[in-house]
Amino acid sequence: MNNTTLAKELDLNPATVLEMVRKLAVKKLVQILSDKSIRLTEKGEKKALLIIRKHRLWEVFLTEKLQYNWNEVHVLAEQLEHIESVDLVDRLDAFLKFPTVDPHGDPIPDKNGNLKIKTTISLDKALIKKNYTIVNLADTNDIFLQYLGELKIKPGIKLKLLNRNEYDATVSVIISKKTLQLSNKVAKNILLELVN
Amino acid sequence: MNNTTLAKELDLNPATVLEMVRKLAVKKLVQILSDKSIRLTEKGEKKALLIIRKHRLWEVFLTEKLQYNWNEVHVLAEQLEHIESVDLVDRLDAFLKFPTVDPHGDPIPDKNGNLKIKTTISLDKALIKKNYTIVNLADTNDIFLQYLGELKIKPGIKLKLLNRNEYDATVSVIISKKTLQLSNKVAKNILLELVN
DNA sequence: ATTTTTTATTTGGTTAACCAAATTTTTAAA
DNA sequence: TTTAAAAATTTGGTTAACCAAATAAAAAAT
Repeated sequence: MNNTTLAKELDLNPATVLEMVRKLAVKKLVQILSDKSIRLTEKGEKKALLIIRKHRLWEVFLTEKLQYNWNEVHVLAEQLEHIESVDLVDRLDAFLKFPTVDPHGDPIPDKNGNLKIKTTISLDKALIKKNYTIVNLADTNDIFLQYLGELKIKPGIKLKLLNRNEYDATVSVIISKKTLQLSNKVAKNILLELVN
Repeated sequence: MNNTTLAKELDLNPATVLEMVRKLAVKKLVQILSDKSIRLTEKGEKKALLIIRKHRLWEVFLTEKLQYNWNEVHVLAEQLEHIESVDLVDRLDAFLKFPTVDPHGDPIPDKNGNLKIKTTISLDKALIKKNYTIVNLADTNDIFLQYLGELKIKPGIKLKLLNRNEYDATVSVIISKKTLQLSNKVAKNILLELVN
């Protein structure tokens, strides 16, 4: 990761980013390598993971308890993740019955900042006639998520891949007993786990 | 309310408070009267009430859903009240089944910022042999709240006043079939509502 | 190996939120 | 009504988070 890219991503001036990165370096949260690229230290990574934990737990709360749509929760969770209290997060975790993934299917780090990543295949590369569970979505684009919402496609849902069109790589899948056609673009962004 | 008092309450320099108050005046949230005292405008009052609403709803959430003790929730709720989303608050309200009071017994304003205040009597002035419900506690001191916690005294609990000692105004009350002696100081801070 | 382009860094600002100390105004007391 | 005390205000700072423009350094292209 380099300064300019970061600046663009955060929509900040590179001078600002440089200043910030230096402060983070003083706090030993990031390391500035000899080629001037930036990376998290172990300490920084852990802190980041604990913030991700908060974020994702609040997302679960918002969807499961407050009936939010999974594509609406990100902005709110960005606010909630700033709440400073380890204890609160752990209680929230317990209240939500220790969920392992957020509403998008992304794994939730545990209280030590460890997260277990599932090995997934995207639907466009999945095997014909096999059963899968949707575990995640690779694109967070709103229109995409909304489209999936209409089709009732979300993490946790099971599907079977029927066939893949030779010409345009459109896939046919069975989801809750109905057959659906999904474009290759969509299929690429649906991540699956094989059902044993 | 005057500047110096406010400054002490907020633990800020009077110069800072003056600056802030002026900014709030520009936003028409406070009014600076001719004698230089400060008061909320209607707009300011409504905004304040909506923040109180958030604060108290989060307090209910923390105690009822995350099993926090009612004397631990204030600090956390102060953080949570900064979350900016009217919709979120309304959903939280619904999720909590539209509570009317917070864990301390203070009323929760509705979504328009209206709150209905109960007329209460403090236990030290209550009538002998009458049945009351505890609706609120006038002191937020930690030791006081902890003491009450040990005695299982909290808003919602019913009690009957048996008698008041002539000498030191200690009161005898029955709470869940047990007789308790409470000092005048304590009695003064327990607010009651007559049970019809 | 130069030149061009991209990236990093420095420099000199701004604004918001704060403060301490000095000064002015108001209020209360003598 | 003059004086003492308290409160309000002004003045001149600081720090943190930002920026734009200039310069330096590194990488890529010729």
